[in-house]
Amino acid sequence: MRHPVLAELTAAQQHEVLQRADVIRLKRQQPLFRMGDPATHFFLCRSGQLKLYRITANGNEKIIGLVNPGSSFAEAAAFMPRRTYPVSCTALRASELVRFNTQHLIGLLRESPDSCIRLLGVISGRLWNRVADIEALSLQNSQLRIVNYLLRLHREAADGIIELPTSKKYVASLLAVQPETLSRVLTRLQQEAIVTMTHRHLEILDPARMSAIAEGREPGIMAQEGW
Amino acid sequence: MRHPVLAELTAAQQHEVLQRADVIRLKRQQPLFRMGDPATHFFLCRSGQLKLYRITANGNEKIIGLVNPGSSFAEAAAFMPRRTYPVSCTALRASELVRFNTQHLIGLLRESPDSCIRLLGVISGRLWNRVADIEALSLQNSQLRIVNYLLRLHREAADGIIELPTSKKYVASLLAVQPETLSRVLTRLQQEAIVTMTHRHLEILDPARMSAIAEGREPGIMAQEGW
DNA sequence: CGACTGCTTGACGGCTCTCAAGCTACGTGG
DNA sequence: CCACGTAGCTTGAGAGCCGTCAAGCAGTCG
Repeated sequence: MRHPVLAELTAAQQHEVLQRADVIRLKRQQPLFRMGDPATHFFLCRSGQLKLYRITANGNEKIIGLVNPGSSFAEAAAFMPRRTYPVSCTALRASELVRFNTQHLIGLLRESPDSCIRLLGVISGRLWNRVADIEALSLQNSQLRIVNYLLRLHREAADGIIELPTSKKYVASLLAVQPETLSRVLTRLQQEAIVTMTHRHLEILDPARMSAIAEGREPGIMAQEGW
Repeated sequence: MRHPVLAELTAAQQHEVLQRADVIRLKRQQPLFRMGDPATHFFLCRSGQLKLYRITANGNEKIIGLVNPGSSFAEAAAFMPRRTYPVSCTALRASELVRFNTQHLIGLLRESPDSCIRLLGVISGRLWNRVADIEALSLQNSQLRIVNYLLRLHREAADGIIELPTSKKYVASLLAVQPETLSRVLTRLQQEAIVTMTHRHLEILDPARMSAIAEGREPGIMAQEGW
């Protein structure tokens, strides 16, 4: 029971939660829920990968977030204005999920203030991330968003080797750029010997220059001869 | 005590909260807190207006939200990863606020699960709004963001008359466009006899056409002769 | 009256999207 | 084993949205 909220429950409560929970298996590209659906459950990802996204009438898609093993998602949906999911969710790979009933969760929260406060922490953290996303979309161009994203992956990786979490097509959607634009920036970063790349495998050769670009100390690499 | 969270407290608790709360007065352009400051308090706006915003090193500013009388803000800051404010806050007009201690709030929440769940509702609603903002920034061009914003004001106004909540400069920042771009779209909407405008005063003459543009049923008004 | 802020309008340029073609990797079936 | 289709990715050409820079006007406050 690694979930930060459920961890606060008593042993008896945890047992009851697990009894009510069930396991869901999704194939690649199989949808789990769509934006607007009644928020009856929240989930914990045990394996695979999912995307949380919004999609327009003409098929344009923006990935709001990726879900990887060990992460829970959609806890906040139960408290949304109309108790519906604010995004759609589809499996990017074959995935195994644990499914929890939201009404049951709310009942437990009434009896466990500590869990409730934990959940506030989880959701507030999500809110913080979304605000950071808004800042990036509003104040940074595509090149900066990409560079900052790679730097974040770099920090989280610790060993200096970056593995893109999903295909470049979806990474592009996460960063709100077209796949072509992502491709061009990555080739340019290689031409400048700032990174090397083979498939989803990235390595930052020149972190100093990378940070200089991210912080605006360097003019940026696309504004040169012929671009 | 109109605050949705505090309303759930017992009379004795409310009395204690009010005793601990104090009133803050801000002049125009006076900052309340900056992003990264320790989140010691949250607030209720009684009069005036404030902006919640992020700002870059070179002075570029994105308004995340406006605070108007009757609204509370920064409740979630106490639960943020590092217990710091995720945005900066400055008064746009002379304002009067009630200031509450966050640690005190957390103590009360431990004793009032209903308040805690109410607060989850408030913060989840904010999260929903931020996700909607991300979608707008990622999937809509500036004209669509402006038109949708006006339509939202139109729906909320009910009497068909729109009053921009703040100066066009700040409305532009809220919509993540430059003031010049906002101005051009608004003049074009007037040329097409879709709206009339005098200062911050707007009226939608042709709601049908406005909605048609918003939903992509009409090609948009900037893509014509000479633009 | 003068300074200042908010707003508008014009000219220009560039970032990034769109459209299109081609390439590689991979899996399927003959 | 090879032919083939598909999906992901790259590369190029072109266009357009929108940001930047600049000038000018209007309203406000001293």
